[in-house]
Amino acid sequence: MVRKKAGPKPRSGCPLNASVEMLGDRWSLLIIRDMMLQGAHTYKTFLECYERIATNILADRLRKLAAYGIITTEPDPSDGRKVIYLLTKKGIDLAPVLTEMVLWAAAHEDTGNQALIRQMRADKEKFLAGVRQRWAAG
Amino acid sequence: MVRKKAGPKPRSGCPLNASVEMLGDRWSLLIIRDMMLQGAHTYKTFLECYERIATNILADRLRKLAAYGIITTEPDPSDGRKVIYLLTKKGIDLAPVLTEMVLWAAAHEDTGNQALIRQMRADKEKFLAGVRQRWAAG
DNA sequence: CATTTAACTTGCGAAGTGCAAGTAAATATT
DNA sequence: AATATTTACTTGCACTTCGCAAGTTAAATG
Repeated sequence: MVRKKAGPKPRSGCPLNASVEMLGDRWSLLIIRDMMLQGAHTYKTFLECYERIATNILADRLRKLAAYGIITTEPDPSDGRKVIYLLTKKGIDLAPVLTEMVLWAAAHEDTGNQALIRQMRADKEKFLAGVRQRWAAG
Repeated sequence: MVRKKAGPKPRSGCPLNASVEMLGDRWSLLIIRDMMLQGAHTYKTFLECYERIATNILADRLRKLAAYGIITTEPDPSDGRKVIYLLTKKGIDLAPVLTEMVLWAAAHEDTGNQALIRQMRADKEKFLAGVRQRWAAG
């Protein structure tokens, strides 16, 4: 007896729907955060930064983020084993989203890195400019 | 043969980690969006608004959002069958996060409701004030 | 009193997640 | 040159969560 195949149906056009489709999971935003705040560029550094993401999940999320145009990959010219992951413009543009989420959590939960929080809160625009500049350089 | 129980480990203290724990799934932010933008208050309206969320998932997410203090529930005084769901202060404070996510998607994807997007972009603060005021009223 | 409505729960197959182990290719070491 | 190590993955499997259809319960409505 054949059952109808399960899976989410497209509901595009609704605001926020696209964002949640791309980022609405446990890891995607954390990977982007690592790139923005820790400057993580390689598979290995992603694994070390959170030390909890499973290798298969990380590979899957990196693939999906690349497919969505949020990151790109290129081979490391100085080490043929390495792949370098970079934020695209679309990825860099997530900085305000990240910032608001971090500030929201900081206001309502116990979070670490109070120095960063203070900096973000004190001058949101300056913080965003820093991220953009750091990534414009490559 | 007993295997160690699977499941995510706590990694608190990392910025964004708490946010992703509470909101990093397919539905939580959409439910909050419905409350903010459509003024959804009841189980039934949530089901109608997206018409795709499964009833068990909706019940689960509403429970979790309440546990996180993002929403509260109260019985409808005029109809004993109904439960009214309301945003708490913590929930209302998610408005800037929602706004940035919506604007990000609008800038990089095809999304509907361009009127809303324009309003959000033109005067972010005014839009946020509107949400806050609408919910302050109850 | 029977029906409808609202807010769920239950059951089950399918999809996703986490962990441990393995693999292939490039680099480093001896 | 042979061996070991590093990097970026893949594979297999148990367990969990998800999506859908079909109940269930309590309150309102006719």
